[in-house]
Amino acid sequence: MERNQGCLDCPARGKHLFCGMEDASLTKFDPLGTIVQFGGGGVIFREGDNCGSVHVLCSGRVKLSATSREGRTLILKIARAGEVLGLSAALANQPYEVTAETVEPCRLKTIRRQALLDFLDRNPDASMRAARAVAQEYKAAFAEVRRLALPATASGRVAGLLLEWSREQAPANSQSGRCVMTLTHEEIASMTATTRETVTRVLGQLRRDQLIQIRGAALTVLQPQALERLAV
Amino acid sequence: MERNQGCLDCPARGKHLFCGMEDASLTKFDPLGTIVQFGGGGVIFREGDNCGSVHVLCSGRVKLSATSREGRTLILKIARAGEVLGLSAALANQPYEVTAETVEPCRLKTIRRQALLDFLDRNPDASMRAARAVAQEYKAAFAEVRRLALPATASGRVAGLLLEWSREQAPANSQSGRCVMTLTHEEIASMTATTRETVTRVLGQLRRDQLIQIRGAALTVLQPQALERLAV
DNA sequence: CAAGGCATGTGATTTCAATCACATGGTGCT
DNA sequence: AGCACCATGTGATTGAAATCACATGCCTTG
Repeated sequence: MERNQGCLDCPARGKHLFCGMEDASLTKFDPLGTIVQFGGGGVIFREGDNCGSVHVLCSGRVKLSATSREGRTLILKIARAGEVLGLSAALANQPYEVTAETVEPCRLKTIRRQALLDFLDRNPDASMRAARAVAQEYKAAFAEVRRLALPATASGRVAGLLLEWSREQAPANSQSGRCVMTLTHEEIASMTATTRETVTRVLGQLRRDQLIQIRGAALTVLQPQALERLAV
Repeated sequence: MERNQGCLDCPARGKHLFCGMEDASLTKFDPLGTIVQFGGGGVIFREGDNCGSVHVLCSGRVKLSATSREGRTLILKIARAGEVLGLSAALANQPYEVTAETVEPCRLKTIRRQALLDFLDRNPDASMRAARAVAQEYKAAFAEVRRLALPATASGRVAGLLLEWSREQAPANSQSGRCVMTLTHEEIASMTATTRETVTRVLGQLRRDQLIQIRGAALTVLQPQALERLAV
């Protein structure tokens, strides 16, 4: 069991927008809330729940999804360390918009909504960071709308998703379009508003056309331009 | 030509999130930027443009849209007075995500990005309001994703849009599902990821099935529950 | 190793909506 | 009034992808 380190000496501190606030603010932030550990597959909160708390994701990945009554599921994104889950719901004073579910063991700092709002009120640089963090979320949500609504075909939506992955996982060498597919075809379908079978077929086709290469979970985008043409 | 009134005595001041800041902050906010008048059909900024300024919409309506290279257009929403256009792009320090185009004569207060950021840094209550405003935008963008991606059919997406209109235009008496359709079928198609013809057919079908009533631009939702079943 | 469960691959069929093509209807202009 | 222009309505055809159905392959676990 690791030591319950504080925010000030968090190794990821500088890497994340909200967590990177000034020492003075972070010192006041640190004692707020409680650290919670989750295993894989745990539900942090559900869509429609009253937003009682926000959750700073310290480590691990979390799946954000929404479900229709008919059982269709839309996966919005996989959140990573440094994201503040439920922040926008807390600020807008609305129920959670999505369901948050851990996909692997995670560490979270959970803070009561009102405690966070009070903290933000008193710490201007933190509230600016909160605003910036929500703006980032907005940008991502908007990119999602675009990816879903603009391409005319299912292949286009899948291609767009693959491009996004290869871009966000691209290290310094922006050439190699290598990335890791951690999701099943079923889950990819939920991110592209299509079905599992169609994802299988589209990936197969892209592979046959030499636009991508798949070896196990390793995916390499061979021809980004061609994918972009598909994704429009 | 109307008097160039300030923010402090703006009649809409209390009605909008960002504009409703404290007197002290608003007094400092007022002299920033310049008031600009637009006719209908003017372009305030374009998708991909560098975000040099943000624009507070004082009056009028503005269409926010994104276009693919192929020419497909997605209308995200019609912004109303009180919204701050480009705020999230300014905070995230990114190019504008959308194109903003007036649909009727509009009055805007245009402020240089850096001037706004400086102002927010110095006025905590304003930055909290900015954060809340972006959170609202986020919520709307998310609802958009949901409306576009969850319904399995085009009818579902259109039904979802009609429901949203009837809800947001509903006055105190939440019963009457009356609202005004200011958009053409073409534009509705751009908001629901479908085509003009399909919108015409879907609206016709809904009317024949007595789920809605259309008289000119006046639309009445007769059976909200039935629409929700469609929209899922 | 056997066996069950889950992920993936693939064919056949059906359904939905895009597309193309044209008719109708209203509005504004001159 | 007459014409042009745009929005709307509607049929016919086509194409893409959902759906259904089943085979294969892989990993876990008793």
